[in-house]
Amino acid sequence: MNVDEALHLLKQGTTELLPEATLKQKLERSAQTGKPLRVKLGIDPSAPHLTLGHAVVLRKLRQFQDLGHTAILLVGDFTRLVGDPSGESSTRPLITKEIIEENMKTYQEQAFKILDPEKTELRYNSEWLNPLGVQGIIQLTSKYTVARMLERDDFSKRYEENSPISVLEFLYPLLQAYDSVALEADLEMGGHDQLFNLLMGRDIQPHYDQESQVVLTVPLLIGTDGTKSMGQSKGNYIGISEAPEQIFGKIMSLPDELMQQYYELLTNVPWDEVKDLHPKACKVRLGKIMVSWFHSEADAQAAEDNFEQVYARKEVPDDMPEVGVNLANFEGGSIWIIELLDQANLIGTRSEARRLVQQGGVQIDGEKITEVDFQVTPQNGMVLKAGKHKFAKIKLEG
RNA sequence: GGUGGGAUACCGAAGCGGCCAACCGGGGCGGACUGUAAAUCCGCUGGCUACGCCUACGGGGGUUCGAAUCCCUCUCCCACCA
Repeated sequence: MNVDEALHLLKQGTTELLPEATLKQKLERSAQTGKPLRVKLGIDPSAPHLTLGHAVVLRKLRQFQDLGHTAILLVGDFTRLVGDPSGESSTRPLITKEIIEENMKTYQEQAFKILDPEKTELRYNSEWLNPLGVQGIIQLTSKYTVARMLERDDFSKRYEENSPISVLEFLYPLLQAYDSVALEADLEMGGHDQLFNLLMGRDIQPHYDQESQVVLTVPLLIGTDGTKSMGQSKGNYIGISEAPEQIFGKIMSLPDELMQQYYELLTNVPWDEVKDLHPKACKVRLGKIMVSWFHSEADAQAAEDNFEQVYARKEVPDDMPEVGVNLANFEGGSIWIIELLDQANLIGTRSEARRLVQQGGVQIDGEKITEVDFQVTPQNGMVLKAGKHKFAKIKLEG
């Protein structure tokens, strides 16, 4: 593949690639010298899952690897320890080093479902930020102005809205920029919300006698709620290490309108090929592609079958948790329906269970129960259903 | 340092002495519908040993027959001025 073809490929599915000419130069130089480009991607180790949102960038990173370049997965362990309050929320909970390390273990595993481990460099920014010291940080802060800081969209917005911005938040992008210095990054990529931070790296590097990195951003994947970008703190994510049925189910529950974006950002299937399918079929296909990607084709098929069985045909799943019931503990050999639901762990609170019963969401062996005071005479193998998809099977004991 | 504003349930946001377990929106849950766990429509949404009881409107104290609502104080936050 020649440089122009590579450039064309790399540019696909990006929202920004700046400056393109510089990337071309870098690619050319790399081709001549045989020295791979260093491509940086920072990840926040605060939550244990990588999501489909990450998968979008990771795919892009993989393309660089396939062209022979080096991927640098940068873990912001230092910056995270300091606590990054960036975004809407003011203060993020502090987490410990142990948790970060724990998370990282699973991150690596997950990331390598997409990346080539051979061409990946895993780094922690505490490596250079710790020794940097106050002096180093002060020096760093002298290289950027408050006015430029306020250019950042979410800063200016929050400033106007009178919501707080801590000084720490100004520091955060600077430290991130310094990471690029330490890593001698040729290019840094990220979600589109990272644009400002990435550009700051460009500005800072020359102060340390380095060539500026190229900046590449990809669109933010919309989460399962259909409105906000996918993120773990927002609870609207699909994790790439989730169980096959989970991934499949979550895909199926995405709003139909999201399909185009998901196909374009996460698959090699052209949208034209699937856009005329029935919306359900379109989603099923996507769901299977995703499960196959992170698990296997067999898992994908199984997930689909399970879905059809439980949700489409509303049948009882093959396996479900069992509840042990000891009749000796109950007078007259019967048990209050609310009590039973509670024991089966199908509900959060008993008030919730009452509502569920009143609203017709509880069934025993397919019979709808509507009386809150209903007394059940348990039998072995009785199937209890609470809500749309929570089941339990009764097992007599004693 | 000064002045003013604010803190309400999972989130956002009303209420400003009894009609408040607290309007409304989001979220969540349930039901109906559907070749989707999509969309749409309807309902529910503090807990409990449940026609009653308990806990709740930043923390503590007070006024009152009665407070989320009034007073005092503490904590935290925001803005403006310096």
